[in-house]
Amino acid sequence: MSTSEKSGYHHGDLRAALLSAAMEMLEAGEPFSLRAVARRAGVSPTAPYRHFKDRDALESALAVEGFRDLLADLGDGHDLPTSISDLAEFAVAYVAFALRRPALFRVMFGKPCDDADDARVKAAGDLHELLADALDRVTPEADASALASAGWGLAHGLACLHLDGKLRAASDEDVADQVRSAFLAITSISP
Amino acid sequence: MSTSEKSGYHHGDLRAALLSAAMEMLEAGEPFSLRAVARRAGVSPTAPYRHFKDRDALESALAVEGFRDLLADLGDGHDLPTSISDLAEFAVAYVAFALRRPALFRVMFGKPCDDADDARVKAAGDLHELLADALDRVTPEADASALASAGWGLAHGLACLHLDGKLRAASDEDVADQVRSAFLAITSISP
DNA sequence: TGTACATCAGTGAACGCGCGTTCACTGATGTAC
DNA sequence: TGTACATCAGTGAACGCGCGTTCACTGATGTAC
Repeated sequence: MSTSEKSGYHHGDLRAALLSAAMEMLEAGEPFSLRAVARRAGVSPTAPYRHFKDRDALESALAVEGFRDLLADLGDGHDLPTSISDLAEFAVAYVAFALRRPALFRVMFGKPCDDADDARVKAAGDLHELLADALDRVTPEADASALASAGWGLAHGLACLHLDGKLRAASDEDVADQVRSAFLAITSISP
Repeated sequence: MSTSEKSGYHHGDLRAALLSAAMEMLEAGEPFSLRAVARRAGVSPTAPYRHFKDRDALESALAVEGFRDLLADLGDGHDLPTSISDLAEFAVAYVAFALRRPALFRVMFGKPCDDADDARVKAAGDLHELLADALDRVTPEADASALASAGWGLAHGLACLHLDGKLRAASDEDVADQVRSAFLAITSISP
């Protein structure tokens, strides 16, 4: 919607069409491959190579889009967090994102991102920064970096465990409740 | 070493041989397939079907072994946990396991375990129980279930994030330090 | 305004690949008499 | 103790599959004169 609409090529903006076809397939839980994406976009199997170096490049682009959406989700609805329970809502939103778009979440996080110059690395870094800022705002006295890692880790771990069915839950609301409880429980241990 | 040595079949205990071949391949970071495992075990591509219903069954068996090893790792070295910092060492051991055996960790957690009667489900459940017991021992007044989820989630999330290179670390010791800091930071927020 | 040309997005056939799984088999082991 | 038979672990050829990627191409678009 925001990026590259400048086109008017042979088939319009094929790059965007491929990305949204791929995203639809992920959302539909269909297996993901370059060929399948091309098929769905109504284009020959080799057409994507005009826009993506290889399969990995497409996947990377999807991941970047995923990170952008996740950031938007976290920013959405709530104002800047000012309390622990605001932070708990971050975690709730994070887990909700993972459960709502599981395949995308796996693409974003499923494999090591080795390429140092990859846009994915930057996107993931943005996320970490957002969390660090938020935590710094709430508890400025603490070690912001350690806390940001902890908060991210907690949200991410709960997301993965729920995604993989390792923690049982009856409904989405149930998941949200569990996440909230977990977050509040661990932040209120008396040392 | 402990399970089924009773054999003396045609080729000795092929089931065990296949499992250990597969485990070696995971450990070596080699791509994993039924055929490749058979190849490595020096046996025809179809021989595994005498011992595993299909590829998924092999993977399941590996995951179960992984959970057993992880539980052993957590129990090892430390006595029963009695303090927050004992619990932090649980998290450190958990993350260390994930980094030491990344491919196995991904097999254990990478995909939903839908089969309700699967041995994997039981194995994962054992892990949750262990954590719940430990936390109950340390902070008996709190909501043990929520706390166990939180502790597991935190350890698991940090493991995944480190595994995927989303959190930078210079060395294994550095990772351990980060995990400890994160754990202690989040458990000592003043509400 | 009209023609000649370069560009480059998309085509379609073809490649080699390893995979999971089936099938009818063979041959060693263990059992019954 | 020796023979006849059933069992079943492991074989080897074959299946159909979809994949990622290459290649030489074609044909519409945009540009120069």
